[in-house]
Amino acid sequence: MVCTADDLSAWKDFPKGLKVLLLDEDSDSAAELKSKLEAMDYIVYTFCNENEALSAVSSRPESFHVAIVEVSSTNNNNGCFKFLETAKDLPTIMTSNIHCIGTMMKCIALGAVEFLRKPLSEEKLRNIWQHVVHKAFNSAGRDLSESLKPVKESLVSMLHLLLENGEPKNDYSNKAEDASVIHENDPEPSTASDMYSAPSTPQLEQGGRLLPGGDCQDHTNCLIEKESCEQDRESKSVETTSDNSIAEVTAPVGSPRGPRGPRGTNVKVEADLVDGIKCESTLCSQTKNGVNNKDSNAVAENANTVSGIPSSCPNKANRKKSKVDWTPELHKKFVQAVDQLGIDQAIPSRILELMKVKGLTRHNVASHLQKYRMHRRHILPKGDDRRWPQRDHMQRSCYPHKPIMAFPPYYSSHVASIGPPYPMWGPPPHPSSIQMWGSHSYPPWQSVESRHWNPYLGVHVDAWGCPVMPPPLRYCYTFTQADEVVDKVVKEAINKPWLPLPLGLKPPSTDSVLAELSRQGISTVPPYINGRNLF
DNA sequence: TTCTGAATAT
DNA sequence: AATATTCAGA
Repeated sequence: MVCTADDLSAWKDFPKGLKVLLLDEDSDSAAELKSKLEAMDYIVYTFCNENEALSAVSSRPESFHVAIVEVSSTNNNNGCFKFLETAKDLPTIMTSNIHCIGTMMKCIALGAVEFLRKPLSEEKLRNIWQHVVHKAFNSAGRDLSESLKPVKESLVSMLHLLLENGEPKNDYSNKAEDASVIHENDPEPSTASDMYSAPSTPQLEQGGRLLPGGDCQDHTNCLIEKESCEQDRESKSVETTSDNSIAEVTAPVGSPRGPRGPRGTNVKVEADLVDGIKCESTLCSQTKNGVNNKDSNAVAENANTVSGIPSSCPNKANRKKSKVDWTPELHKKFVQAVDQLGIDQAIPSRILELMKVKGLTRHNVASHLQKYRMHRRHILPKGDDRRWPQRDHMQRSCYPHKPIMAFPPYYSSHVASIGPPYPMWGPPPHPSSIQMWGSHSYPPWQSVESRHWNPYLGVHVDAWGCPVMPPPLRYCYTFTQADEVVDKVVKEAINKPWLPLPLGLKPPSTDSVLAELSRQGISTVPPYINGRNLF
């Protein structure tokens, strides 16, 4: 029975179910070993001679994941060597009582993955699965035996799911995560290799924690994978990361490279591993979901909240780009980038560059930028449009045919000195920055006076930096004819046009406004100005 | 070719 | 509604 990727639930207790071919001419020894292995949930098939074993391997190669072959101290060793030479696709562990370096050497040279001296401790046996993993990840295409293909698929899925799960629960996941993190900044092959290296590395705890459950089929994908796989060059950091990962994986530390592991397969291995590892490198951030909001992790972790990483990660067929969750944190970075660039320089590629968010693509940014602009356009119907680059050379305008709100000329001097009111009369100087100040702070360059008049004062700000106005305040002025007071009232009328005019002030007549607008060369007038219908 | 922004799809 | 994807122009 082959363990397929769909049988992940059966792999809940990995390496439970891994099938071990045991070749031992000594039946007592074989029985003992078998019982030990079965106690660890391996499935053991025992053979007494190499011919039977080889026959089984050739007739149903999918039935064995790993072999343990006894090198007998009494009989000649030809049987085990023959097995080694023939069953090259099967990771084979040699075991023996004899302490002969020459024999060991020969076994390894013939492709044995390890030579274990008897007695075999539980620890040694427990971790023979690592050879399966190692083999699975270091063989590609036709070099990957039938039995290992599903194993590899499952393993890849498991790795993703493990990392996706968020909380490192054991050494295994910690290692995986560390390895992924290291990919980012450390070009030196290191921890990641451990995952694939021979069991001589410190043994890892195992158990039923590698899989969250069998419901992984519905997960969609890794955030980055499509980019990576399609050689989208936008996600440079990701690619770099992945490259490192590949380097680590394809250059396993201390793995025997005998006749079974020709270096020539590396290229193929790389191609084969790209997906999985890239997913992994994305995931490393996701495990920090909700804890670490720092820059480059933002997207990945956000993605985690949205889509999770699928078992189908390596299955190119099931790919679909997951959505970026533009959390306030991420949006803040976006806005900061836009601000830093200045509105007219804020184009996707530059924003992306400034945001320095791993996994975020130009497309993501472009899409968000589009929404951002739309939003602002909606909020700031006129003034701020000028801050966005206009494609004059293009027939279509970026802001086509929207009524441009006229700017009442007799307000302009006040406005200029006081600062543009908002939102009716113009844009805030840097509306996108607002959210960073929050509702209780001010842009540093803003004068005290303008702060006083600034409608942002005490205004709540939404995620887009759009003020959410409190209910209009009704100031109770003691109206006198004093110029100072008049001036103040006029200013307020200018700056808070949405408020009713104070007693004693009359709105300009429609005609006079239109006439003035016309005189200023402004012919397009919105139906509403200052809250009053002009028409 | 690549990038951008708008339009369209999901 | 939010985001991805597609498309056409530069």
